[in-house]
Order: sequence, then structure tokens, then C-alpha cells
Amino acid sequence: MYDVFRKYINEVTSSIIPDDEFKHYEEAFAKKTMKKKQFFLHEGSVCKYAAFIVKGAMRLYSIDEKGHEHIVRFGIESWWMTDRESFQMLTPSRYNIDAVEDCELLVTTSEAVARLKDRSPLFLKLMQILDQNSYIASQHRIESTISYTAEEKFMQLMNTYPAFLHRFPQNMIASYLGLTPETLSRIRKQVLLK
Amino acid sequence: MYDVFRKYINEVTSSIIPDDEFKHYEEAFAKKTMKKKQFFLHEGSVCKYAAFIVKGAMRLYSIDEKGHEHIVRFGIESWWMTDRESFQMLTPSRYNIDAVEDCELLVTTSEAVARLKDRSPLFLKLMQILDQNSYIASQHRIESTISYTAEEKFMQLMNTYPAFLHRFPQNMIASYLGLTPETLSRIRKQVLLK
DNA sequence: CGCCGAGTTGAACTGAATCAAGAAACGTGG
DNA sequence: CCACGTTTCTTGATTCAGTTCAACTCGGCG
Repeated sequence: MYDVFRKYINEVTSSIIPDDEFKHYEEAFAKKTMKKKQFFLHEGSVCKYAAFIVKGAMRLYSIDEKGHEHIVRFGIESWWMTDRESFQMLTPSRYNIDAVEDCELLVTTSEAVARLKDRSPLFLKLMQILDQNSYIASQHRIESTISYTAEEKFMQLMNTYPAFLHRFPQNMIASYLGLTPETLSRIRKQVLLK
Repeated sequence: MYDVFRKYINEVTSSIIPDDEFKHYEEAFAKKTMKKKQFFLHEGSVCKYAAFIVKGAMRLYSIDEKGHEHIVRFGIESWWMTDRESFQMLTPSRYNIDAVEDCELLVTTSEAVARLKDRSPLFLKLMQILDQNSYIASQHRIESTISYTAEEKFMQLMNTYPAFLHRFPQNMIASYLGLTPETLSRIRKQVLLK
């Protein structure tokens, strides 16, 4: 598992991490497996852990007063999953995180992250790159949700994250796009026979 | 102008920046004023500068094929304004940025930012905090756009950024929320007489 | 084999967009 | 400092994209 992680770090930072430096990473991250539908975070509790997804698929979502789920983020291999706000501030989270498929994770805490940032400049760099990319991706998503029609949103998703379409059931894709499953089903039909 | 900036840095990082360290900031940031409606960034060009807003109000927006503007971000005093993606990667931007009011800015380049990060650990910390906060705010906005009705979105804005309502004309607020000006006008009427 | 969740399809409904016209507010130049 | 043109905001009537509700199909799992 750690070798996947190591390869990922080398790629993202365009560096080669030395053995002795990588030892700190192994200390900071613990292996964890999750079964499909198992919860990583429950609404109301503090998100003590952040996970690097080695294998599997997860989602982060809120539940409104009417009991409807709204998926804010998906995660698959080589993505991170945590409620950033709760993880850093140690405040209770408004979100749920659960496994959509069986998962293999590397999990860490915010203290371990802070320690690792001190010990490994490469990790600091990694975090900066991730933050920046996450922010940019969020901006794109915001633009898409305020600007586009249902069909355009779906097309955008197809282009940006085609893998999602095979990994997540349609009702979840619909929730992610802010649509009903029925609407997505109809749109998909239209789009596919073009 | 620089004293406002200095105070801001002290506040955000919960530190007191020494005189000699702050000298680097003065080198890295240049004063700039902008008249209302003047452009800071035109779609298609590289966003070479990032601005700290000392005074005034700005917006970042895209224009779709039908010529409609979609406001992705607002900025007022003590906010930063740039197209993060274009600024960092030096790629052509898909956005426009202009002044909604006359502005006083402190502007910098990505090289100057990189240099300052090396010279001032405090600035590095500042950037990390900003990235994180921006990301968290983006998540909230995404959640709100996919989960809420027009009225709920407006209420959320009223609670989160009440200052925006006085600073930006309603048609811009509408665009920011992904609504038409007409819809916002009607919703406002409803909400206010409750 | 049977059940259950996921996806599809149809019909009726509704929240928000569009189109259009007027009122109010704003700022610019004479 | 007023007058005129421009932009912003409101209001009404109509349309439409997407939701809701409901029934049915399909595929997988126990």
C-alpha cells in the first residue's frame, strides 16, 4: 500500500523521495480498510482523520431537513477524503463520509500532518499543491453549477471526470450534479443517442 | 496603504511581523488604483497579477456563449483577487476581473510571491491559511448551489456575507447566486416582508 | 427463486426563466 | 444644480426546464 502512496507523492511533487524521509510517512499514515457502506465520518462528530484512497471509492455528503442527500465530493484512487474544515479546526462536521465501494485507505490525523510538514519539505509542497488544485477544481464546479443547464452539467462531468460515471451509481451522480435521478436518466438517454 | 496590509497579516496569522521582515512585503507588492468598471483581467490573457484589496470592490466572472455573465467570486476590502489557476500556471484565463467600485490595491506577481514565501515564513503561513479558507468557503458554496432553492440561497448569502448586499447591485448578486435579476427581486420582496 | 435497490418512463405540476414594459435611482455634462 | 440619458430594479404574463409522484422493468444478491 505504501508504495502506491510513495509513487503518488513522487508524481505530484515531481521529485524522488529518499528512503529515510519516507519513513516519516509510514509513521504518520496508518492502513485502514473499509467495507462498502461503512461510515468514515458521521454528521455531528469531529473528522479526526484524513484518508488517502489507495483503492476504492467514497463520497462526502450532507443531508437536508427533508432527508435528501447532497453529494459535495467524490473520491476514488489517489484522491484524499476528509472534511477539511472539521479536520483542521476540530469542529463538529455537518457532513457524512462513507464508502461507496470496499476501500483500502491510508489515514492520518491533523497532528501527524503538522509534524510531517515540519519533517518533510516535500510533504509541505504536496499539501500546497493539493490545496491549490482543490481550490481551482472547486471554482470550476461553482462556475458550472451557476452557469449551466442540467445537460451541460452532465456533459462537463463526462469530460472532466469520466471515471465517475462507471464508479458511482446514477442516483449519486445526480445528487452530485444537483439533479433528480429521473432528470439524469432522461438527459443521459438524450445525450447518448446523439 | 501598507499599514492596512500589515495589520491584516498580523491578524490572520496571529503574529506580529517585524519591521525588517515587512520590508520584503513592500518590495513584493506595488500600489495600484483602479477606476470603477476598469478591467484587471480580460478573458484570454494570462492573469499575471494578484491583488490584495485595500479599498473598493471587484468581481471575477465568466461570459457564456449567449453573452451572459456568471459571477464566480466577489472581493471587497481585505480580500484577494486573482484567477488562481491562470496566476499560478501562467495559462490564459477564461475569466474577467473588473472593478465594481474605485479600488486601491496592492498587486504582486507569482515570482514575487514565491520569493516572499522563501523569505518570510509568516507569508508562507498566510498563504496556507488563505488556501484552506478559500477551499472551505468553496465547499460551502457548492453545497448551497446544489442543495438549496433560490430563496434559501439568498438567505444563506444574507447570513454569510451581508456586506455584499450593500456593495453590489442586485443583478450582480443574482448572477452570483445563479438566478435572474427578476427572480431575485421577487424573492427579496417576499423575504423582507416576513 | 424471490426480493429489493437501481434505473426507466410517463403524466402532471411548479419554481424559476424569459419576455416585455414601466418606474426609480444614478451620474454626467451643460 | 438641474435635465437628460443610462443603468438598475420592479412587476406582470407566459413559457419551460426540471421536479414530483407513480408505476413498471431489470439485474444482482441472499
